[in-house]
Amino acid sequence: MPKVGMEPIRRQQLIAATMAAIDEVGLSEVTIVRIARHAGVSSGIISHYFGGKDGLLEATMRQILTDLSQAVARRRRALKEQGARAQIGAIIEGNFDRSQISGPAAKTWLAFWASSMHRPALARLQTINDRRLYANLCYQFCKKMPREQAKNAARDLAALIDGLWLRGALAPEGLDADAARDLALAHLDRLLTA
Amino acid sequence: MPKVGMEPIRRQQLIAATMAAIDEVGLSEVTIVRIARHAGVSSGIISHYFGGKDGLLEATMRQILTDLSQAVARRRRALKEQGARAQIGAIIEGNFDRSQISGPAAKTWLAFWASSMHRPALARLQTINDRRLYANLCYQFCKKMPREQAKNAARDLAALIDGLWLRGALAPEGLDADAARDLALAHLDRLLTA
DNA sequence: TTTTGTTTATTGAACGTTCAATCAATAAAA
DNA sequence: TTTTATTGATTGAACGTTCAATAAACAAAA
Repeated sequence: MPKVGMEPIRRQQLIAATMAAIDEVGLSEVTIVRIARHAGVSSGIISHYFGGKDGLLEATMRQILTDLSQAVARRRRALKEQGARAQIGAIIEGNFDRSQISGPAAKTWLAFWASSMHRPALARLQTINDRRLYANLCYQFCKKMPREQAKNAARDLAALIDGLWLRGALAPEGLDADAARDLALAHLDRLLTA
Repeated sequence: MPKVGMEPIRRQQLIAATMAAIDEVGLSEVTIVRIARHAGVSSGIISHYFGGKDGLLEATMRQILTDLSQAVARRRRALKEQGARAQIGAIIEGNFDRSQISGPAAKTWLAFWASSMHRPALARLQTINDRRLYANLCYQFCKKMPREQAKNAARDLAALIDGLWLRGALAPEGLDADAARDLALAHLDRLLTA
C-alpha cells in the first residue's frame, strides 16, 4: 500500500471522512476510530498527518470556511455588472452554494459554530470569516445609503443568511437552498428600496 | 444537612449550575463533577434527581424553552391592542427578553441547538418550540396578506430572529438585545408595508 | 419526654467503559 | 539500505454510574 506523495490525498480523505462522521453521529460522538474507519485507514494515521484529533477538526473547519469563501469569490468574479445589487446578490448565492448545503457540510458547520464558543482556535477562524462577510456587505450597501443605515442593512442580511442556514441544518428535511436564496434576495430588494 | 422538600430546590440549583458550566467550558466539556461542584453538592445527587447526566441536560433544555414561551406569553397577555402588528411585535420582544439573553442561557441554547441534530429527545423539544413560533407568526401575518406570502414572511422573520440570536451568542461582546430587537421590528414593518 | 424506627438527603470511593495518543512492527518504494 | 507509509495492540487518563455508608428530620411508641 505505501506509495510516496500520499499526504495530500490522505488529508483530503480524512477531512471528508470527518464531515461524514459528524453528519452521522454529531461532533460530540465522533471518535478517531470512527473517522479512520470512514476513510478506510487506521486510526494511527490521524496523529501522523494532523498531530491529533484537534488538528484534524481544525483542518476540517478551515476547509469548510475556505470552500465558502471560494464559492462567493467565484460568483463575484463571474459577474458582468459591478453594481451593489449584483454584488450582494452574488454573496447571497455563494452562501447557498451547493458545496455549502450538502448534509455533511451543513451539520459540520453548525457543530463547529457551537463548538467555537469555547475553542479559541476555532473561534479565530469563525471571527475572520464573519468579519469578511460583514465588511463586504457593508461596503456594498454604503454605495446605496448612508453609513449607519448601511451598517444596519449589513447586520440584517448577515443575520438572515445565518438564520436561514441554521434552520435548514436543523430541519429534518434539510435546507431548501432555492427557497432560502429567494427569501434572502427578496429581503435584499426590500432593504435597497427602503 | 438533610431537610425535607429539597427536591425542587436541588433541581433548580442543578439546572442553573448546568447552564453556568456550559457557559464556562461548553457542552462537550461538561462533566457531572463540574456541574456538581458549581452547585456545591456531590456528583451522586445528579443521578438521584435526574436519573443521570442525560436527564439533567434534557431538563435544562426544557427549562430554557419554557422560559422563552413564558416570556412571549407574558408580553402578549400584557397587550391592549390585538392587531397583527402588535402581536408580532410582542413575539419579537419576548424572543429578546432578558431571561433569554443572559450569557449562560444564550450559550446553553446554541449548544443544545447543535446537539439536537443527533439527540432525538432534544430534537423533539426543539421542533415543538420551532413549530409554535412559526405557527404563531403565520397566523398573524395571514391577517395582513395572502396565505403564501404570509408563510414566506413567517419564515423570513423566524430566520432573522434565530440569526440575530446566533450571531449574538457567538460574538465576543455578546448580544446587544436592544439593537437586535430594533432590527427585527424594522424588518417587520418592511414586511407589512410591502 | 425520651426512645426507637423509618424516611429522605447526601456523600464519595470503586467499577467498568471509552477514548486519544503512542509506538514497535511491517512493508512497499526509492 | 534507507525512507515513507501504515497498522493495531497497548496504555493511561477521564468519565458516568452505582452503591454502601452516613446523618439529619420526622413519626410513632414507650
